[in-house]
Amino acid sequence: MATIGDVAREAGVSRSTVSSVLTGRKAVTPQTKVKVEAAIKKLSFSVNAGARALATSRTMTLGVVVRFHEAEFSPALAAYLVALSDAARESGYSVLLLTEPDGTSAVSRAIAGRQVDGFILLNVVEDDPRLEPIAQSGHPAVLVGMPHDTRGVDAIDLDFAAAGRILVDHLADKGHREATFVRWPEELYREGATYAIRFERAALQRASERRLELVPLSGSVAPEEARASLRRELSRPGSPRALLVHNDAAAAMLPFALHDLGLDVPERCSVVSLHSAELARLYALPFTSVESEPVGVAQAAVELVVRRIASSSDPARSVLIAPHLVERGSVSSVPS
Amino acid sequence: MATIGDVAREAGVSRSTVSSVLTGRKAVTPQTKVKVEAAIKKLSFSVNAGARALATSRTMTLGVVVRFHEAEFSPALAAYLVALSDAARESGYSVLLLTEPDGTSAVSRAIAGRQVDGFILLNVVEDDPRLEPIAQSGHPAVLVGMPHDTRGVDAIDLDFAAAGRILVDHLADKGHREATFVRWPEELYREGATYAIRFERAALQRASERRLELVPLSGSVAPEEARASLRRELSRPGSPRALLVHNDAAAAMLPFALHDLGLDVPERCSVVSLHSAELARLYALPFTSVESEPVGVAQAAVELVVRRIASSSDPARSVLIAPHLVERGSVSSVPS
DNA sequence: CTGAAAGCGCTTACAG
DNA sequence: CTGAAAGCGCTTACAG
Repeated sequence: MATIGDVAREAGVSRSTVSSVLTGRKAVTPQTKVKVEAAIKKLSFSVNAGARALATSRTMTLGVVVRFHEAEFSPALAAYLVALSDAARESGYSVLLLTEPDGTSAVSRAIAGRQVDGFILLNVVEDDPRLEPIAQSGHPAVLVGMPHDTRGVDAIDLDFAAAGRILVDHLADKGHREATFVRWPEELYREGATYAIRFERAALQRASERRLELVPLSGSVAPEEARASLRRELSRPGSPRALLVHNDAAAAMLPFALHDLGLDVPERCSVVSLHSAELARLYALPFTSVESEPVGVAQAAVELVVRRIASSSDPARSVLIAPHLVERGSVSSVPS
Repeated sequence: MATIGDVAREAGVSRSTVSSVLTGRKAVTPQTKVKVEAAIKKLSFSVNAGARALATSRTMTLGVVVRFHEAEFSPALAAYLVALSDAARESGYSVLLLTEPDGTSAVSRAIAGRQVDGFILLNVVEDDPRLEPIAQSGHPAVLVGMPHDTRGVDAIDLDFAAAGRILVDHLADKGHREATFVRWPEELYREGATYAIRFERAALQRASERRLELVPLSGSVAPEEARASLRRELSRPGSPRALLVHNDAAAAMLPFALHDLGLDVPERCSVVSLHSAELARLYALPFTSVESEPVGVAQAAVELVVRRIASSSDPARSVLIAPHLVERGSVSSVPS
């Protein structure tokens, strides 16, 4: 493989001059620029990313820190990873995948080895331990997820609170007065899954404002259990004729449960749901819903961390992506 | 951050000596080794991966080339990515995610920038264009997928042919004489999806040997369509009472379709299926099946490419992972 | 505008 | 066993 020296020789200039046209940071005469570019093409030269990184202290690589959680590991992850990598590339960055079960040590090692310029932390929870090495080293990073205390780190997420309000409003607007709130498993809230907590709080508050009674049902993330539990609830005498679902497993199994009981949507049962876009696609979920926005979130996340790398002194930002309702006619109008 | 020079000064030795204890490639007196290690710990020194890469021409990074295909993009991808990254780390490698839609240029750019020591090509098809820059540059690589012509590159995959035979045998052993073969969409075979082709060929051949008549049904990958098409087929008068499924969308929707028609499994309809492990988990698929082996495949893939990096002259290997049947009682015995 | 020199943080022959 | 020197392939002040 050709080096910058080969190009310099071929073009009859110095290595610094070649470097100048490469980086574009220094003025170069049009003539010499042409010569250099010809040499580059002739030798099909390409700059050695590692060498450049050593010289500039910039790896042009982002570390994406995956937090694997059995209860959440969903089809959504791949969509985020691909979207992040695509967005990073657009900005000239590569993506290093960090999947170590101990996310803290994954971050620490990447910092120690100076492998990345910044981090994208996926699936951030309250008091996420991965924040520790980040906050300590002051390394550029962005959280995907919105904990109460971001510790001065940029953060981004879908606006789950707004999503909760939108879905509650939709039920209330159609005249519903009560609904079963199908939640994630209790442990997920305890573990601080920020999206679950934010959604729940906003939904409950808005529901009380709109006089919609929400009956909580803690769901499972095991498909079979989710299905059984939905079936139990739906066949319970006096159970609400509407469902507000925030639980991917339940959303996926709900069509089965409804089927089991012969409940037509929306005639006999109304449904609104918040779930991952990928889930909706895979299962062809027929519910009026708010869906995750992997591409929008990924692009904004990359933007934030790239900006942070450029200027570490900017004040930290917390960005919420506005959710939007996908109307699929799964809510009936209740005559008042 | 401390450098090797800082450590050398702290320990009162030369940088070469520090390097020797770091790499372990040269003998060092126990005493000096202790001194150096103390200094390393005191300064919490860690070697700069980029600098080492420049000096050794080894990046210790693997490029994972994702081929995004609308029809196949499934929950399976994340499982492979995580498993690959985990396996790589075990071997001391990091993983760079390459998601460029044009996989060829992704590979070329990673080679040009000398960003990786080797590649793992996911979801390889017949005449995969990504093979071109690999074959040309002689870069270490492993194909996940088994094209006819691997062009001298190592390859690994689940043994889809064996899987086809296992499933056909299972039906035949239970006395079935005919079954609907739910296939992938036609285009997938045309595009050279090697797993689809290998499965089909072996299943057809074994079926003819076992006198099991297979009635092909080309499935869709759109869930709604898959469901409708299954319903049509199952309600067609005289349609077989057994299904051999190789199509993730169809496998996912099959429980719905069976439900729609009130067909109990295995009493009124027998089912065997080959699908991704992740799909089975997400949908709690209740079918006797052969499932993909993301962890096994990923580990073997990393092993192969790491071996190849170490010794480029070894003859190329094609490794098939033996599939195994997960019995879930979805096949009835037919009295002969 | 161009180039010689130094430096980024390592490793690796090569002497001693 | 240890160290001085050269080198990996770049970039970046600094002179000119």
